[in-house]
Amino acid sequence: MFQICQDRAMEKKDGKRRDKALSRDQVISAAIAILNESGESGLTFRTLAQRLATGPGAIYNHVQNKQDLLAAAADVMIQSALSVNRDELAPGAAIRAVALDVFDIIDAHPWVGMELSRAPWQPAMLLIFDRIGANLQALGVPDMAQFHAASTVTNFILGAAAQQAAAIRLHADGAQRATLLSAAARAAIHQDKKSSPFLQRMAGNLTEHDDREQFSAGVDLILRGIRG
Amino acid sequence: MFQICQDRAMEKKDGKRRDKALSRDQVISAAIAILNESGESGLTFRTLAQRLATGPGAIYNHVQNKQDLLAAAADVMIQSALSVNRDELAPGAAIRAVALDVFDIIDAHPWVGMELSRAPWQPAMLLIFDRIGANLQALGVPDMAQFHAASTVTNFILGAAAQQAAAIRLHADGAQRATLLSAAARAAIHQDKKSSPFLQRMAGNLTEHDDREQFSAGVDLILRGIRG
DNA sequence: TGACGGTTGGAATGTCGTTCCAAGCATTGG
DNA sequence: CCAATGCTTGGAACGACATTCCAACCGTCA
Repeated sequence: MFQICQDRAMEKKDGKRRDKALSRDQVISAAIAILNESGESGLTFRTLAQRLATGPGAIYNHVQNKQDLLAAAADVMIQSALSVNRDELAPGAAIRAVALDVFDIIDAHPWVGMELSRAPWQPAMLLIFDRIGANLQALGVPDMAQFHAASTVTNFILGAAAQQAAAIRLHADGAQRATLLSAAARAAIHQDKKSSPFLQRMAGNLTEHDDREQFSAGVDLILRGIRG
Repeated sequence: MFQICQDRAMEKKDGKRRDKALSRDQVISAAIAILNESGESGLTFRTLAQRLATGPGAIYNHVQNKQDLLAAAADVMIQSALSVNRDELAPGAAIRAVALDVFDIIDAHPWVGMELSRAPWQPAMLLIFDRIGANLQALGVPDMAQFHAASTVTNFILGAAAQQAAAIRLHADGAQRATLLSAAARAAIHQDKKSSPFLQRMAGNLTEHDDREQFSAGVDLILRGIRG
């Protein structure tokens, strides 16, 4: 299991060179620490080098480029989120649990959601897809329908991830975010009142809804469609 | 209606200054043209200035920053995609038509999908949300359930948009993309064979499936869940 | 006609990802 | 025990980018 090291890397001896060799895991772990503390804008090859007490060039010996680094970091987070054993649950409940595990880690660390939606082909996404699919089999969904069903749930999770990550990035405070969303809706409504009747009726829900509950309801809705 | 101008902006007289004033619409239109030709990486304040026959600084008089520009560009594209009248359709078919309209324009212009998932609070997203919701009302969905249902469909569209945009960006050629996806799946499978049984069973579907059909099936699945 | 507010657009700034390469260490062969 | 080789280090340099700055310029209105 990958262990995220929270403590700062070894201090550089005031001499010339690093005392111990760098490793890919150390680089990724330090990157995750920075991302969790300062968000995606805080992660720079310079800040990362500073935390690792080295220079920017050294990092490229263990990581291909920044995209590779971000993908690996997101993969670690998703794997950790899905490491909870859900085998004792019924298939439907297991799917909901997996989805909520992903939601929760993105809620806590928005950069994971941004990274997932930026590069959905990475192993993290495949892992989610596989977990969903395995439980669909247990749910008794016909073989042919399993692929469509798994894709649908995965796409929904991905969209919610992008939505949630973007919303949190706007404002950490929940109340302010709700205000912002409703303000955006109100602006759209005001722009031409006739062409957005649904937004007007939903103005209250837009300001007061709970994101996690909404997400859970969405999963249930799709599950109902899958069960036919 | 916003008209995308395909032709190049007026050539700068070899004298000193632009002959006619710039406008916000001209800037956005030129940005869309560049994005459609060269993708997101092709849009730079320098390339944009060159096409408009001006300097980078002048653009900032009509646009706040690059995010503002991208949001406005995506908004134009989505509005154009949803301008087709779907009133004659039954509510369920109308929802599917709206979703497929969005899918098609992202399929043709991947940068729209990237931008939507990067900033889902922008007017474009609200427009989609509103169109979906209006048809839910016509579908006879109870008031309370409409919000959850509309959010679910919108999140699914957003996730599929990110997925599709990323896939197309990998390789314009469809066959190569399928190869890449299956290669990624195969790599994940190979990494630990026991923990990805679903991916193994779905290997065939991963390589051969049609994205648009898969998307349409997902919408139908969710619609079935909504109808209860 | 003269002054003024807003527009223009070329230059400059600061930050970033990435590359380069001289200097160091470890490992291997003699 | 030593020298040669190959990989790692990390500071400096490069090129591209978004954004800011400001002097020259224009139309407008007094």
